[in-house]
Amino acid sequence: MEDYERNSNSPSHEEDSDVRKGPWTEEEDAILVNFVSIHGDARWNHIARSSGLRRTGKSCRLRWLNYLRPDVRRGNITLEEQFMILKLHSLWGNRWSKIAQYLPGRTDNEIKNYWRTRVQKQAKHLRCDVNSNLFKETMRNVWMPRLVERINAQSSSATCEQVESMITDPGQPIDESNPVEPGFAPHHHHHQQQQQQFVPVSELSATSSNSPAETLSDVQGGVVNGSGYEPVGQTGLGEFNDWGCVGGDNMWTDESFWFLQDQF
DNA sequence: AACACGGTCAACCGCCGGAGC
DNA sequence: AGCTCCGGCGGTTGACCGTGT
Repeated sequence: MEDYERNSNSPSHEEDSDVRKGPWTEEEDAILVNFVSIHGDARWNHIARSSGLRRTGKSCRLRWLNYLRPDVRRGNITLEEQFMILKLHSLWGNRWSKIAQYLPGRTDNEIKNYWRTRVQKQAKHLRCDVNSNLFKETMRNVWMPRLVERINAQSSSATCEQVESMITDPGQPIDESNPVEPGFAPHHHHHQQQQQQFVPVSELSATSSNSPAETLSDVQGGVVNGSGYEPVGQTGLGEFNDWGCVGGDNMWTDESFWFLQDQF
């Protein structure tokens, strides 16, 4: 904000006072796209210097990754993507870039924004902390199964299979020593709206599952706990009354439940 | 019409770790 | 070993826009 000019971590080149900040212009975008097409998307400081853009390398990198990259996907987060975000966040927490690797074309920034503006809003509405076990369980036990139902309701059988493979879950965090190898290749030079390709969660880790596979039918008829889905009645609020108690108060008022139904 | 408010999202920041010298 | 540079990450900010009063 205020003291942009002198960052003690940065070398104090005399051009520092000349560095541009703020929104990018179309002209800057065009210059950056041109340079990246020639030099590749690495060596950002070199690109920033030699392109004549009065931007930092970091700023160039961010602009490219979040906006100019040809395979960046725009538009609303789909139900399937919502499911993936909830699922992967339950595994990894705020590892946005890692989560983004499994949502082709989506950026870590976009997922982070989605989480903060949509998911945290739900927590706020329920007056519980987004990082609380209560909220996490609510996501797993209520919202994710609901999402699957909605995905099924709107989908072809092929997509149902996709969803089923999505929730075939190792139940374990990814081995940090095992670099992520998303099962898709970037779709360069195809402007968005390519067929969405999800990476089955079963492929997330080479060190696979200790827990039983979770199938779509499991989800439809049950709730997830730490070790798998448990059967639960599907008919209504009354069935949920063991899930959302804070200090003896059941957070699942009719109002909040239907509010959430509308949101997801 | 003007203002307040809340949601969204692009772009920034500081921090950290790896590479190279 | 220690330093510098750079890229990547997660957290935060603020401009913008739509909606309500």
